Parts: sequence; C-alpha cells; structure tokens
Amino acid sequence: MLDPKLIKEKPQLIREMLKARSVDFDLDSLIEFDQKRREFIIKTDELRKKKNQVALEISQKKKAGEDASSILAKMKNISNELTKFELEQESIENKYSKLAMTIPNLVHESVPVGVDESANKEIKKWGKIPDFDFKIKDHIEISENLDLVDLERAAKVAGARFYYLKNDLVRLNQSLIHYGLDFLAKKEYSLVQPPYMINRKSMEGAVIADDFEDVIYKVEDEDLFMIGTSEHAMAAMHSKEIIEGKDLPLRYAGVSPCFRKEAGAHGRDQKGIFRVHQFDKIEQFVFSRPEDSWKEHEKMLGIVEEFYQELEIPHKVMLLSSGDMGKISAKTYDVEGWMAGQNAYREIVSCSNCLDFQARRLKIRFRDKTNEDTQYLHTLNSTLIATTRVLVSIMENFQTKDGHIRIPTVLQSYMGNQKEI
RNA sequence: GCCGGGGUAGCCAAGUGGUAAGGCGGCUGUCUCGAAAACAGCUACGUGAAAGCGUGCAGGGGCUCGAAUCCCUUUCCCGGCGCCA
Repeated sequence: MLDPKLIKEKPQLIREMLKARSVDFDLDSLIEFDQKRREFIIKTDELRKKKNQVALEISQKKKAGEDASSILAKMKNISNELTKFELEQESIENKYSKLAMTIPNLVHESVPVGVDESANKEIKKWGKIPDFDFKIKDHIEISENLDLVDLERAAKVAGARFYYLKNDLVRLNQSLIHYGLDFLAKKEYSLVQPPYMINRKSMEGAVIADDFEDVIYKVEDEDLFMIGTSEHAMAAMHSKEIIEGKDLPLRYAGVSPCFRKEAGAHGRDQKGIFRVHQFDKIEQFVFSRPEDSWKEHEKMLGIVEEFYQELEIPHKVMLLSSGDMGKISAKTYDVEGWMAGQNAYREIVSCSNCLDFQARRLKIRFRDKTNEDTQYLHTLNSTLIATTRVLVSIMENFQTKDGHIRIPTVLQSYMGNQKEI
C-alpha cells in the first residue's frame, strides 16, 4: 500500500511508476474514491456530532427526571439517518481500500526502466565457470544414477513438480540448512522457524493480489494459507505493533519449507527439482528505520555474495528492471548461480527493499519516544538459500568424471567429513 | 475437547445502560546558570490549513433513543480436567 497523501498530492509520481512497471491501473478511480471517502467522513462526522449532542440532552433530562419523549423521537431519526450514511461510507471505503491494495510499490530511481528481464543490468560477477574434460550430465541424470531423487513416484503420489529426496541428498539438504543458519547466526541474525500456514489478513499484508492467485495454496475450510516463503510469516510477525526505535533494525533468519503453486509457469523448467511446489529456504528479513533501508539492502546482498563465495558457486548479481521486478518491491537484486548442466546462470536469490509498502498493509510502526508520532518502518527480504536450486547447482557444478559429486568444502564438516557423494 | 477466569490507550488499571477515572513512563512549557522537584498542557487513529470534530474498550453481529457495560458469535491469553507426537 502507498501513502494516500502521496497519491493525493503527487499523482504524477504514481503515474510515472505505473508507466515504468507497464502496469495497467485505474489511478483516476482511486483518486476519485479517495475524494469521496473524505467527503463522507466529514458528513458522517457532522451527524455523529449532532447525535452526541442530543444523547447528552436526553441524559440530562432523564437525570433531572423530566420527560424526554419528544427528544427520543428526534434521536431515533438521527440514528436512522446515520446508519444510512455509515453504510454508504463503508461501501466507498471498501471500494477505495480494495483498489488501493492492488497498486504496486514505488520504483527506486536506480532501477533500470524496461518491460522485462532483457532490461536487467548485470552488476557483478564472481567465480570461474568450471571447465570439464568430460561430457557432463544435468542434475536429473546425476541424481538418477546415484539414487538421490525419485521424481516418478513423487508424480504418482503428489503430482508434477514434486520429488522424493533420497539418501545423501537428504543429508546434503539438511547440511545446507544447518550451515546457512550458522552463517546468519554469526552475522547476529535472530533465528526464526515460523508458522507454515498463516491467516488471510497476514498473507494479504505480505503479498499482492496477483501473487495470491498464482503462488499461494489455500487450506480448505480454514482461514489458512501455506506460506510461499518464510518472508510471508515474518513480515506479519510484528503486524499491528509499535516497535521501539532503539530495537531497530530487527534482523531475522527465517527457515521453513516453501509452498508454491507455480501457476504461471506451465512448461518452464518442467523436469527435475529446479522449479518445484515445495522446497526449503532460509530467508533474511529485516525491519529497518526508513533512513537506513538502502544501506540494509546492500548489506543483505553483501551477506549473500559472501555466502556463495564460501560455497564456491560462481554467480552474478543482476539489478532487475522496473518491468521484471515484483510489485511489492521498490528495488530487487537477483543473484544467479551457475548451473553447469544448463550451461547458464539461473536465479537462486532475490533481494528486495519493500520500503514501507508491507509495513503499511500490516500496520508495523516504530517510534523513539512514547509521545512521538509513530512512523511506518521499512521491510526488506532476501533469500539466503533456496535449497533445491542450490542442490541443483552443487550436483551439476561439482560432478566428477566418475559420476559422483564433490561436496563443497564448507559443507563437509556438516556431512561428517564426507568429501563425495 | 470440556469447565472456569480474562482481553480497556506505550505499560498498569477503574468503570453493571447516559460525555472513557486514575497511575506509571514519555514530551513540551513555567521556574533554574543548568538540572531535579513542583505545577500546567500534551502523549491512539481518522479528518481538517487550523481551531475543532469524530472514531476507538480483542474481532464481528444484535437489542436499545443511547452499549466498554446486556445478548449471540468468533478469536486469543491464563488456570483446571481430558486427549496426544
């Protein structure tokens, strides 16, 4: 959600944002609803004032033991009229907020303007792409040969885009998680294992309507939705709270499974465990003072870069264009890791600053002193590890001539000093 | 799951149908060389240029001229019992 005052005072700024994102949004209606909404507030407030005055009169007459029947009739009329006004006001408020909830976030000035990923900008590149002196396999073939993944039975039991991890790949998955948590704990993140299902209000605060349809699974007959990432549960964690300024920034490392419909991805990455309905993830989530959020954004990216350098995964950092970026984000870096089997860099991390967009929806505020006006804080999120994608990268980049997988050095101690799968 | 007790402002807390007590913490002002103390005002959200006005007593609904208060319902917390990995 954007600041209604900003929309009212600088509609031109909003129009530019919509154009940069190539988003079709009925801004004129929103402005009109907002204006009507304000008019109704004034009208109903006036009537309420009258009602309070009459109620006081009644109370005084009754206390004095006088007859109040003529005023009672007057009061009944005011009450009826007020009910009508309130219904109308509620209806216009609903129209306004429903539309306001679908407007995308502002776009930071450093974001390249463009319609899709072709306008993304490469910022950095790290690591040497591995050079193989044998014919390499993709992760599907490797995992079949070593009995590490069973896709066929998963399809039978759950459907497409599911998998059974098996044997040492299960251990490698757990090792990645363990290593990632230790890594963030050292950076003074608080570790959080959130609820894997959250209610509608919380989900709507963290996610924009389109994504709701395309990625979020709903639990039948319950007000519960499966989280698409721990970001969703962590964003809502402090909803409706006023945080003390001295406690900011709050840095959390969330670990959870992630559940995604992948409804818009038909035909893409159809095979293997690269794009799946369920995977484990460690996520960085930061609640920050507004003035610090850009600094925090770069800091999160730095942590990600350091992590993948230690893991020895060649990668590049992409700055997403206005058209490719998610609607809740004002600026997003993707980190793309090398996947030898695809001979390509593929997305493994997404690192975003959402400014006060989620905070407004979730009413997360802060202040330094108790009498000070509250201010919305800024929220930021970044993947540290989406395990399945990192597993693909490790399997493909670290494969050996004899068909095995070398375990990255930093993970070996987590695997009982095992060096190879 | 059952029985009982609860949810009032940043925190504590009074209030059984007629304008939301009080305290703590905080801010500003007066005073002071400065501070403390004392005193006064302010200390949720909306609207408004402002004065002000309105809303707000866990959420939703109802009865009533009028609801923090009565009724229904949902939810969360505490205690007890039951069940359970």
